[in-house]
Amino acid sequence: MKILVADDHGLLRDTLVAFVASAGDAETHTAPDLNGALDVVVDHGPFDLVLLDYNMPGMNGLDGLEKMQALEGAHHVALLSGEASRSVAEAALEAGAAGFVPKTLSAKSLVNAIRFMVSGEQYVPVDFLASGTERKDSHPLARTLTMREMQVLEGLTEGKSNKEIARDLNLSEPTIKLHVKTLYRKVGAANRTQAALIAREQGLF
Amino acid sequence: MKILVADDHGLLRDTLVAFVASAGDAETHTAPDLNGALDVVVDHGPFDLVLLDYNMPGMNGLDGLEKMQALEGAHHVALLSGEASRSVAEAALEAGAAGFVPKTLSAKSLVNAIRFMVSGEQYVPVDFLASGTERKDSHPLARTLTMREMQVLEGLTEGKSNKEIARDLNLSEPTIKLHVKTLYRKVGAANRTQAALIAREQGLF
DNA sequence: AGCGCTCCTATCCTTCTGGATAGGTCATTA
DNA sequence: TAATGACCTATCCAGAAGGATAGGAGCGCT
Repeated sequence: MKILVADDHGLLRDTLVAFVASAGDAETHTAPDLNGALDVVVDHGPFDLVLLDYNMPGMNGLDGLEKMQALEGAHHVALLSGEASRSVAEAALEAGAAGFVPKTLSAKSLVNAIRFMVSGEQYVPVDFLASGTERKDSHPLARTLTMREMQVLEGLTEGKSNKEIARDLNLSEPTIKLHVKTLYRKVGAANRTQAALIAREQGLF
Repeated sequence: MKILVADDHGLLRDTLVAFVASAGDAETHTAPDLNGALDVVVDHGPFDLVLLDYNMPGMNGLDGLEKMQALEGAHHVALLSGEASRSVAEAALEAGAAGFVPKTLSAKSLVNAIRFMVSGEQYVPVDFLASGTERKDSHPLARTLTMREMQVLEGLTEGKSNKEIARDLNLSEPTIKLHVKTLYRKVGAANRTQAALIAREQGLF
């Protein structure tokens, strides 16, 4: 079994490799970014499984996934991600990814997932599908916000004015201002710029 | 040597513990969030070193660091972070953190850093301090901005008002407004929120 | 029915933003 | 010396943002 772990966090890379190695008969390679990963596959391939960090230099969303899949030496390609975004996971699986692995997973479960994916199955953690209706439930910040407030916050993270957000959501401007205000209290922001930055830092949108 | 690793990414937690355990004589505990970490320290303390993930539920910026430092059982508290933000690192160290550990660090370096911090030193990766002054010269966006505009832009990325920025830089508010306006033209922003988001996306500050 | 919650709308008012314009210093350079 | 460019200050003004407050519709729960 030959797998490649590509992640810009050396800490995760090194420890993960050590763990996988101690857990079974795997030959493991690593890379710190997408280009490095592509090179490794070309030079040392083929690999049974390639794990790509979603937030790694060069990835550019799902572009990186597709580039890797285009190579001969990558039999199965899965995504690894820090924040559990349901929409990204769905898009990845639809694009033919072997799986979507949130970093909140335990190391033991990951080893099982790796075996699963190497044998050709598609892996998604169960509590991911179960949350079906609300993809953002998993997020600490998102839990305290109502649906409308989330929609307004999304507008803020795009640098829109209250008027623009009102138009987008088919609401009146005063309504948006209300949501904006209550939303500030909940996330601890003093103005719209801080709210947008906080949302981005938390990995929302 | 007794250390606590608090991170919401089970994957990192598990593998890191396994690695540290295999590398030396450390007793390691873990927690998935800040409250869990506080409980562990109270119940199983004291710890020689506590590693807190900056983007973990309950952290709320540096509040979590201070809460942990307030406990008797946490001798040294360090921050662990995925994105290497210089300003956060500085603020953390100023608040008395034992260190700032980016996840891009290698596992081997981390083990060394842990020993270093346990013996009472403050740890920061070297390429972190060096990058401060020069990093911004090389940046595409930064080249077109004057020094003042950069300082003002930095204020924007912290969600400050013009008045606050003026106070920080010992300038008058109208002057800030001028820089803000010209800065919008240069980076292609329609308002301060967009300017802040663009700067962050470009990796500035 | 009554209660509590979320959501939508509205008005009043103060402060902040953003744009336009104008005039000043200072250092560098032709 | 004159010109240029970066930087600081200022005033005017329209519009946006933000806070306070209040009322009403819809929904689930007791």
